[in-house]
Amino acid sequence: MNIHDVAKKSGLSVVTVSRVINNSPSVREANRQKVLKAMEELNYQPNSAARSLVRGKTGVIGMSITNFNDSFYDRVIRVVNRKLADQGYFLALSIAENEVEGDNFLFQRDRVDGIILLSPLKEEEYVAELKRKNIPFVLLDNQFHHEDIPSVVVDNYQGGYEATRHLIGLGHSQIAYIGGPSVFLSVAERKRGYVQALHEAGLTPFGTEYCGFTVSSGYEVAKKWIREDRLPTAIFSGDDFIALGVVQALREEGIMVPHDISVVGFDDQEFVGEFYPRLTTVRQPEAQMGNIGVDLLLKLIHGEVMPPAVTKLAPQLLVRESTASVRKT
Amino acid sequence: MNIHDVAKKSGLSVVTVSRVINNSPSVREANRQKVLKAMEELNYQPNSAARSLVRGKTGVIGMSITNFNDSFYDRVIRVVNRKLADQGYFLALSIAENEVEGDNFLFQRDRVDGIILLSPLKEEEYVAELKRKNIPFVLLDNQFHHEDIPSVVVDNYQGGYEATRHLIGLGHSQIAYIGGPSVFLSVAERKRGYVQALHEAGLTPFGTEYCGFTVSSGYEVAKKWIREDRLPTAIFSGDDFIALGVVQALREEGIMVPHDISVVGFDDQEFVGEFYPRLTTVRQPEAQMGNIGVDLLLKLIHGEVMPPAVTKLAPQLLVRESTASVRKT
DNA sequence: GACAAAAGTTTAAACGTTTAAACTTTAAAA
DNA sequence: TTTTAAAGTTTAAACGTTTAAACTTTTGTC
Repeated sequence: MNIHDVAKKSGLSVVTVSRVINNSPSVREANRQKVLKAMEELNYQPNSAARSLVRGKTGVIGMSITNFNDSFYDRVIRVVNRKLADQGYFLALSIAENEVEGDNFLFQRDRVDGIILLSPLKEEEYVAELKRKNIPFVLLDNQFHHEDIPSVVVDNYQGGYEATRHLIGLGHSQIAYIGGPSVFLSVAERKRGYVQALHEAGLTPFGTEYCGFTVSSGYEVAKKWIREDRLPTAIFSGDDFIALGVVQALREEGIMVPHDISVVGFDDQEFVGEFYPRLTTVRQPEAQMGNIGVDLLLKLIHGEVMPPAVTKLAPQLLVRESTASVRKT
Repeated sequence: MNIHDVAKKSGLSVVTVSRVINNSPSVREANRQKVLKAMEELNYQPNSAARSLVRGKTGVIGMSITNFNDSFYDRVIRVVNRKLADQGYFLALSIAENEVEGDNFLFQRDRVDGIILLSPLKEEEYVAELKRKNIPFVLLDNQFHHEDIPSVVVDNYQGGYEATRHLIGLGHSQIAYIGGPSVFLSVAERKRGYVQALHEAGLTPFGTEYCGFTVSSGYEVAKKWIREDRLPTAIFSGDDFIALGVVQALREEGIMVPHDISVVGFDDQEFVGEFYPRLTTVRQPEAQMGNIGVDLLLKLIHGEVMPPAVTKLAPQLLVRESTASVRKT
């Protein structure tokens, strides 16, 4: 059942039917009704492959994600989804995994009108490929420098700075930083903020450790410090999961947070704010990130030329229960 | 740049090029090489809209999800993604939200070859629509009865039964159940298992509460019980989030898990096993669920007729630290 | 070296839309 | 009324593939 059937049924030409489908104004009202009725009766829906073929547009925006069981990503994705829907686009999510070739599928000029890369796995590779294929795309929360591509990130420097200032304000002077993998720009930026805050206060960094963004690696780092009998009085974790692991390791040794040691996380994972000890953390502005990202992408798609730029958004420190004034010894 | 350009460049016809693209055997090896070379040089990729149009197949499987920041869903989705990729299909995820019409987009016969519904939001509505549109689909973790549609669920009855047996085995006799929203089949089934286990042991249910699948609602229920001074010695929560809320509420009142009260969860959320107290929980066989679901869907797509049936999978009890022998009073 | 069969290639039509250009009807103006 | 402009409709071509059927070349047999 196709547009010709509708034309036949309504006694008009396919072009008129097409006009009705596309809300063209140049259709006599009486005829519009006839067509609408015929479409209704036949339960007709235009074939999207045919449409895409002739128009060269799909109405689909692809988004490649690696991780979604994570509140930060969850929030960004939902905002993007909603905003795109408002603009008449459909968001097709693709899960990027090392072995799975899903993105090869998505990264085709004729399948999507544009692509959003959220913390992509093989960032450099993807960026090169999309450029080569001439597919409009934006980067969200990218981990490497791409000055020539519209990208939106949180100001990680500021996040690290504020988290550390908060600890200093509580009287801490022995503050350690545990970051994620050191290759990431975000990890380095958070550290830069941490160092700067300490510097301004005339303090020296207690030390930095790099590990994975997981509970278990935070756990390991804290255990190591305990073994070495070398503990700070406050820890800035570049990630909530790491922070949770740290808290767990300390607890197992009878070291209580925040009584003995203060801990700050990053990202405001869903229930770190609900579960003991409620974690002080740095929240990223996911809504802004998603909205700005979509705006940029749509502009790109509509051919607007923009000065390529990195948009940096301000993070927000959420003070909860895992940080307290330094204990007098 | 299209197939005609490749044909011209390689000195052969478009049909031959098409044959090469589709790995048809009836192409002389020398010509195949010519075509391959031309494709390579032109950086050619076949237009998928045109392909879909003529073949009536897209190679896309849609999956409607509501919630993904959840380990259970995460695991199922990843398995499905991998398995579909292995079979040459692309998984397009669509986030179903009340206001967002994404699924209307996905639910079109010419956009996808099939659909997987994972715990759909408006289950009845979706099922009716997909049936009407004659789109092959399967249900995963569905919450209502649909005997005539291929669906895969965990045996929730058994999950409730085993969790409760475990608590009984630890000497508990005052065991409460906190389920999710009572409309859900899964919630009722878990309760049925809970009641049956108690019954077999000659015990009477301590009581049942229904609430949302969230930390805060678990918290509320526990607080209410505390206010009423009416606490069981063990609690079976139909969800890990609820369990976490319960633990938190109890802790705030100085009631320790598992010392004073034992708690069992459901779903094995990512870090309930890493964070204190490591939660005893019921794990669903996500891998099986995803694999079987994909198998069923592909059979449906290939026109195989199957006796429509609900596949019930066995859950697995993971005993950790949140359950202990009942305290002698 | 002629002939048949097999292998490989091409022509032509189809998939279901949209769009520019041509045509026809209707409404307004003279 | 006729003329003209505006409004509405249709014809024809295009989008980039695949596929059946027709055709041509190659290979093998006698």
